[in-house]
Amino acid sequence: MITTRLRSGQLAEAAGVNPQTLRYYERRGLLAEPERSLGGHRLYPPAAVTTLRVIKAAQRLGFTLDEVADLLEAGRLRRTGRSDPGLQQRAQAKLTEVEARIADLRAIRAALLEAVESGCDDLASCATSSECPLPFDDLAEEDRHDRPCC
Amino acid sequence: MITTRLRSGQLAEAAGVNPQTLRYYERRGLLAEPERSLGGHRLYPPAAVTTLRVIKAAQRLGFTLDEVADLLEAGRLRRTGRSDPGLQQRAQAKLTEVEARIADLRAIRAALLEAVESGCDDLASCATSSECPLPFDDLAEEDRHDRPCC
DNA sequence: GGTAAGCCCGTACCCAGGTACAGGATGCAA
DNA sequence: TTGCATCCTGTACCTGGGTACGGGCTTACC
Repeated sequence: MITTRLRSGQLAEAAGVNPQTLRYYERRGLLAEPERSLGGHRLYPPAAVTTLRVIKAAQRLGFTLDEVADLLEAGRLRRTGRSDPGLQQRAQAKLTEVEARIADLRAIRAALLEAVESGCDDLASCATSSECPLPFDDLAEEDRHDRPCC
Repeated sequence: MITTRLRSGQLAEAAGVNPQTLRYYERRGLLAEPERSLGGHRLYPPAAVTTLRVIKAAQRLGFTLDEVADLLEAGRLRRTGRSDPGLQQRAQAKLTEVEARIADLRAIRAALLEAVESGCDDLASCATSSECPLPFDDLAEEDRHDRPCC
């Protein structure tokens, strides 16, 4: 079993993050406190690269750092045999959120398209027109296809 | 012509924002400096409610406050006859951004779905499996449909 | 064993987009 | 005209996700 260890700079480099970010994640409970050299330098196992990629991926999945910390903790609990609602439910919840966000963006896209296609060129004037397609009150409620305004 | 004026609290109430936010927007150049009473209290024209709704809508359209300030300024220039790249081009640019973000979220949704359906229950373990469906490296590059892992 | 690169720690700072507070002045109704 | 709600100003603080700085110690290589 190879037990190479990475110094913080190497890990940061390998994972494509700022070295300071490692300490930050450690403080936030996202990254376990690693071994230390006799002189006090952090020595990370290579698996830490994976952990960092997981963190970055989870962030892209829309989880906040606190949520990611929870998810990682949940994984640890699960591996040690304790039960936990786990990733399943959280992923499901996040999925709902993501889908809402997509619907949101679709409405926004529709509004922008409408603004572009109808030649709307001034938000402030547009907003005062009763025929304005931009749903100022309830953007992202639902796609709407009214007539161009402005 | 009715020239009712709104006091800041009334405007904030009508627009559904914090009164402090009005001053903040004024500082940021989003809200024109309103008339003042003799005693120095702000007196807003009713149209300010619309402006605020425009600001909020534009934020939901994905514009930052600086961009919104630009858009409103562009509208003012246009109304006073000066030419300006205007809303058109910016909306088009923002449209491209929004579409990219939607594609992003779709990939994220696919990954979450996969995580839920495949019974993946531990991000950290999952990431070390070569069959993991979660695209840790390039999440949001493109939808991918590999086999479940974990 | 010298020297430079790298790392340690605590602390401060950055960005957006606000929100809160203190201490005083104003507005309005009874 | 009194009393209280509202508003004024400047300044400080907040969340989230980091990033930078300074002074000093460690590690690695020649």
